[in-house]
Amino acid sequence: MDEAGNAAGLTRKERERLAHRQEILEAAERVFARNGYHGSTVEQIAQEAEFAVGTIYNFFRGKEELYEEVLAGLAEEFMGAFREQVVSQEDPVAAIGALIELRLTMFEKHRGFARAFFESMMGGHVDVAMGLPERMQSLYQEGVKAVTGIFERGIRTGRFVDVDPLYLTLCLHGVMNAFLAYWSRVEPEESLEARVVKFKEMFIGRLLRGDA
Amino acid sequence: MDEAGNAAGLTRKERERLAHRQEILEAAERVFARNGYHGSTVEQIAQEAEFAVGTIYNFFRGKEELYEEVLAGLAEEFMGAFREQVVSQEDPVAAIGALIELRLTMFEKHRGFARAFFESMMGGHVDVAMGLPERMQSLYQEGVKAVTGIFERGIRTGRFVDVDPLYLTLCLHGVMNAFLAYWSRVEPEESLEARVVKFKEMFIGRLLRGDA
Amino acid sequence: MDEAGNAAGLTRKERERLAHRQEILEAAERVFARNGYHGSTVEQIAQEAEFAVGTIYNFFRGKEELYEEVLAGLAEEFMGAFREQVVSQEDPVAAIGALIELRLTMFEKHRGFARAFFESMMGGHVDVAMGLPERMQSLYQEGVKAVTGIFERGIRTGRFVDVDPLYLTLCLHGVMNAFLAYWSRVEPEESLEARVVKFKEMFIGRLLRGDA
Amino acid sequence: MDEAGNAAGLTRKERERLAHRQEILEAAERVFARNGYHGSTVEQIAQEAEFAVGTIYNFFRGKEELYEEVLAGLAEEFMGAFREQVVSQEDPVAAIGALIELRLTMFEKHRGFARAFFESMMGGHVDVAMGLPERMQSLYQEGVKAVTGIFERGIRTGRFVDVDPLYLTLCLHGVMNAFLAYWSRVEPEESLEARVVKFKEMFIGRLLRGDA
DNA sequence: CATGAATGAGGTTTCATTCAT
DNA sequence: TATGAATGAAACCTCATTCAT
Repeated sequence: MDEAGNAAGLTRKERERLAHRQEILEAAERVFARNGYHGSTVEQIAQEAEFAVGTIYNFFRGKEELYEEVLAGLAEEFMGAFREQVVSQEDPVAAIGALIELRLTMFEKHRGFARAFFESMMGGHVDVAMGLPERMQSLYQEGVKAVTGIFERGIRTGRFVDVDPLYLTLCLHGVMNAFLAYWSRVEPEESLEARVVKFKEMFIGRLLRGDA
Repeated sequence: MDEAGNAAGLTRKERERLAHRQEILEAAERVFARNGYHGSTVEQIAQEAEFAVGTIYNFFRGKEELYEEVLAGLAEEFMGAFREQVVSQEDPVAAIGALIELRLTMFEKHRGFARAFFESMMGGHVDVAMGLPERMQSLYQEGVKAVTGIFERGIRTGRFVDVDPLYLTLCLHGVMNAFLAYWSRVEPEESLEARVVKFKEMFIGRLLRGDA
Repeated sequence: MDEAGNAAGLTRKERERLAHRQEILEAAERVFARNGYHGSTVEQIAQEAEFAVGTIYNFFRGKEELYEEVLAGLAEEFMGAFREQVVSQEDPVAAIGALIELRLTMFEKHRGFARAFFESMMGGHVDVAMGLPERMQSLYQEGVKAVTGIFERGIRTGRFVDVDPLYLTLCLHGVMNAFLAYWSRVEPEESLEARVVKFKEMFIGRLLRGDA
Repeated sequence: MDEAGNAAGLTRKERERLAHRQEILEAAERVFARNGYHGSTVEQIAQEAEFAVGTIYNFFRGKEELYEEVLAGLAEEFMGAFREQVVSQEDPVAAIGALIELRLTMFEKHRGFARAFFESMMGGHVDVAMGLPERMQSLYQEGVKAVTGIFERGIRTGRFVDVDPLYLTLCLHGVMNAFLAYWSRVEPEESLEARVVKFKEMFIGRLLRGDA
């Protein structure tokens, strides 16, 4: 049974092709993480992936597309978890807590790629001409909108202090970035879990309306 | 007398050399601001400075040093103003207010260079191999320490809420970055002054102990 | 009887193999016609032929051989018709007329391939290292000899003006090339037939001895 | 005494730069002549010119521009002589004679480059996408128009047979090409001068009105 | 025979840096 | 010091060809 395909209806060859594509992407992530976009060469990526240069070009149109795909993969991984663990939460407080946890966990997992992540997501893109935008931007907007919505709900239900929710979103974003950047320079003393708890306390604590 | 020198005791030649050096640095800042580090060529910088390429190399060891010097110049400009306008303040609340104002003003002034600034200061250096560190890092540490000190004083004197002052420093840093990044993507509707006021209100408001 | 073969004594497999070979050659002609030798890729030819790249290499040693075979095919097609329609003619005037007609018709039929044809036949081979020669050259020589022979006969029988017949051959060749090249740049206004008639008139008219 | 410039008002550096540019062009002509456009590499050209690869790119935007410039140089050389020696002739017969002589001489001088010349000028351009056109095409048109004009005058004054002058132009062009191509394959037995005389006799002889 | 993923040599181009004037 | 032509290492990318399935 299932002689020529699997559950997804893919032939062995197709499955292998996808696997190779994935291996290349993972190798690329590691190399970009080590050297940044400009500092990485396709040759290095090929070696890391244990393929020949030409093979890379059978899967991706060039270095730029490779970079975008790595980024897109991370963004989708993030947004998937975001929708599942954050957006789904009824309670705004729990949602923000989940977001903090997710963000810190993702960072830990892809620590090395953080630089590229920062480079591209923050203020300045790696290369203005490099138009990651499109797919990326819309995901980013979706994220911002969702978080803003959570804050709004929290404010309406009287759980959060009454501050422009977009501002709150930016604050959370910025504060987390600052901490992540700090922790990527100074090896943190505490475990991930401890830091998550502490961060939640600090940020959410400051956020809650303390009236009676 | 002092026919060939000026107040600083420099000969005309020496003064001219310094002036040329400065012109090159300013040209470099503009070019880096437009194209980022990797996107800029020494040729471009030379043209912008109206010198020949070779001349650049009479003043700087190479592109990297040029970049570091630009950055160092900005950092020193910032730290100078920082010491003068922020550190000197007796009142912690006023000091934080001054810091916010300084940061926003500096950003506005060197808006274009923000990308490179972000690239290098945040999360990752432009190029791992590019050890700007040293001078930069120590200035950065000095800044962090000073701001942390201000928060400490504010907490000790009961003006600020009692939160780890290093955390507060990181928060301020991160929130400002988030807003600056936001404003560099979305053209802000309000004037610089208005934004400074608003930001102070929001951040300092949240910071002050409200008792009595 | 002859269950598995046909009139030519070929098995089905053999017939299929030949058919595939022919399909590939025809695809190759179209692709070379569109893009020239250097501008064409084996991949493109494979796609045009609806085979995989590897299959091409089961039939031909490489791109070069493929190109030579296309050329050889055209040359043979031409020479076949040449022997049949031109050489066979008793009357030199009719023979030259038939040659003109054949040349213009062939060109029209393989118009697109003309570029490659010119590239390879005229002045320079596509690639010096690409020794098509051999088969090609001998056919070319055969053609030149045959036409020269026709002119010789025409002169001996007093039908044609007395000019070195090799010269006449080159003239006819050159003039036809010039017109074909011209018509491949400037879309001709008249039909193929009209142009054939006109060209015959012009060239043969000039050729005939007009005495009494 | 002309301390910093020469008659043309160029500094020594400028003159040297021009000289180097010319050397590169000449090297390029030789290499293209040997290997054709696609068969030549910039590396080869650089070696032939005794410069580094990079230097080539300080003078020309790339291989294509280099090729176009070589071609343009030849075309201009030809057209210059054409205007001077052919167009200026009062007598149409002398003009056509001069044209034949010029064409054969130029060919002899740049014999090796003939292939590229044929490739690009005749029927098929080296590469359709390679748009030499513009400068080239207009020169070509100018040439065709001028020659057609000469034939017209010859016909009007009754010196030449009454055939469409554009046809005559194409004929002359084609016949010369055929001979040149022939002579570039088969080493000619006679000297250049002898061939010029013979060709003139043959072509012009056939052209003249023989009436009383 | 058919397939098409993998290969890697080789080509084009860029640009930081040097050095003779 | 100022100049800018020359350098050449190094990057990106293509594509003819092979080979395991």
